Amino acid sequence: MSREKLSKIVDEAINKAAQEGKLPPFKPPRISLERPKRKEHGDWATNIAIKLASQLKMNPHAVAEIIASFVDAPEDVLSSVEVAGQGFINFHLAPEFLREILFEIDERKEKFGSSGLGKGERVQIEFVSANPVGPLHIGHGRWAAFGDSLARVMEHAGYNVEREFYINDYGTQMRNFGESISARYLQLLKQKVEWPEGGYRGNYITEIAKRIISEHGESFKSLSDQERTNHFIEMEYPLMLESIKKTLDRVGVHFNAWTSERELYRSGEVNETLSFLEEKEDAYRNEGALWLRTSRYGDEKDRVLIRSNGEPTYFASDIAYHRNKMNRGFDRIIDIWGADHHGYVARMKAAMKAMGYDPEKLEVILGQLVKLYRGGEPVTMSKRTGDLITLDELLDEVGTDAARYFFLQRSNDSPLDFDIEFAKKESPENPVYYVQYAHARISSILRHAEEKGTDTERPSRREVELLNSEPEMDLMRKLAELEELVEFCAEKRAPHRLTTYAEELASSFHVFYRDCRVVTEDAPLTRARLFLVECTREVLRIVLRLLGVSAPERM
RNA sequence: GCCCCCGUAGCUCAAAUGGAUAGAGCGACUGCCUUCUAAGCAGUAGGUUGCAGGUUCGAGUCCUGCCGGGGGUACCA
Repeated sequence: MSREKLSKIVDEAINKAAQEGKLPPFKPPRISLERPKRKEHGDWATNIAIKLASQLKMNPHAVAEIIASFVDAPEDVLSSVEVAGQGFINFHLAPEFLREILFEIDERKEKFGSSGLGKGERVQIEFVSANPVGPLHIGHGRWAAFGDSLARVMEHAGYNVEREFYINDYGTQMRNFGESISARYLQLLKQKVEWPEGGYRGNYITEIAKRIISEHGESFKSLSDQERTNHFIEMEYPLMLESIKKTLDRVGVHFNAWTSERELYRSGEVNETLSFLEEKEDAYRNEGALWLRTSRYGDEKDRVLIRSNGEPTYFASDIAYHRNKMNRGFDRIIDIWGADHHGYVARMKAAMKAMGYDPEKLEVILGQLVKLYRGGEPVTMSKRTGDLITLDELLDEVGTDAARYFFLQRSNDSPLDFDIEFAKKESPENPVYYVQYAHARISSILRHAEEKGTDTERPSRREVELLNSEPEMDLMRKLAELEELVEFCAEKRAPHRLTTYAEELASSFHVFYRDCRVVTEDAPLTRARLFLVECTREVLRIVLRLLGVSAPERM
């Protein structure tokens, strides 16, 4: 029973009651249905009677009784309709109806829970987008996990999703990168150098410099600083990008498209964009710089596009980038940024308007930052300190499954405290194992059945009726929630809710496992329970897949 | 100063257009393995949802003010 169908039934009940004069005339209200927290309140509940009562100046309980008496649904769908509390109407689904979910799962397999909500809308999600000037750190890991799971859940909800990584391979950070390598290179060759302003002090820079010396010796020493820096940038950033890709591979994140900032310059798109803005007089010169009139479009002040020294800002190429994305025909583009870019949102939306695009098509999801601790002591994530905890190191310590699950447990606008020691120590207790264990247990049951040569025929509908105990019904109810959950996670951009569901489903299974032996001498019951268990495994697999976590056969 | 996010059990966090008795995990304590995996199950303890008002039949959720933490407020990215 979907929310939609049930709300139609309630709507009909209200109209019929009104037609027969049991309710005075009223303005038709919006019917809301919710999943009650408490089991005894049924599978669905509506507060419509309470809402109507104040309009009708009637007792809510009485209104509820009238509406409930007009609810017309087959008994094998709704087993009971009750009035409770201050006037809630509670609906209990019939066991026959709940059992149908098993046949649906069996038929749709890995597509179960998917829906047409997204209507094939083309959505692009851009995330991680790290500067290729150093290894990915823990914060990137959080956005990689979040962005990828959001993409997966939106795909399951019927959106056509593309994942994109924007490579910031142009400008200040790249120069800092090259200058840092150059400085380390000269230092290793015993030359005194002034440390570059904004240089990266991370150990990986020293490693790169050492490798350059071992491969090329002192051959770059004689170059001018400028030449050497440029040379090192060109040599090293592609390698850094490769290593970033490898790390993303380890967390199971695969991008469909990689767009390069320098390519936007090379192709002339940045210039085209700026000319376009100048022509429509949204850009103007002042104090030697080129400004965008963002204040005209809702930003608090105007922003610089080209500095007085002639260099474009990051903002300039970012506008060109968003124009590029919009021209690729997406219905919606989602940018996932760290919360430290919050001040940038109004600016980018203003730029969208200036470019003539609907700013509503750009959705920015801000993620609170990850704070890193080691044994209770804060660890800075600055690339400059050299005390850098990389995503690779984290993956080495806690594993991919635990890392992804951990990152996804919290809502994106809640800051994440990540204690390395704690994650390491507690990893065997991590809820991810609880969920995976349910999957492994099911696999074990199925192996056991196979070894015993048990008949694994699909049960008939009559045999499935043997599934009628409390734990069995609860488990089926949980299975039936998946589609609704997927739609919720997709619409609210809240993949973290998948983890809660996964744990609830695992819990329902573990309870079932304790109370109901699957493989027994009773052939029909065994067939029915094996069916239930296989369906549960299918749904666990789907959820784990959406989370990007593996579903082990054994643990 | 102004803008955004957060404040829920000892700890880390959930909680659907505002709903009925605010939930998990970890940690603590008590039981349960001759039977498909005990990485499990059942139970106990733990709360004035930061504070004060307001709206509502009804507030963790919405509004106002305050307190505390974080972030932003660049011709950085």
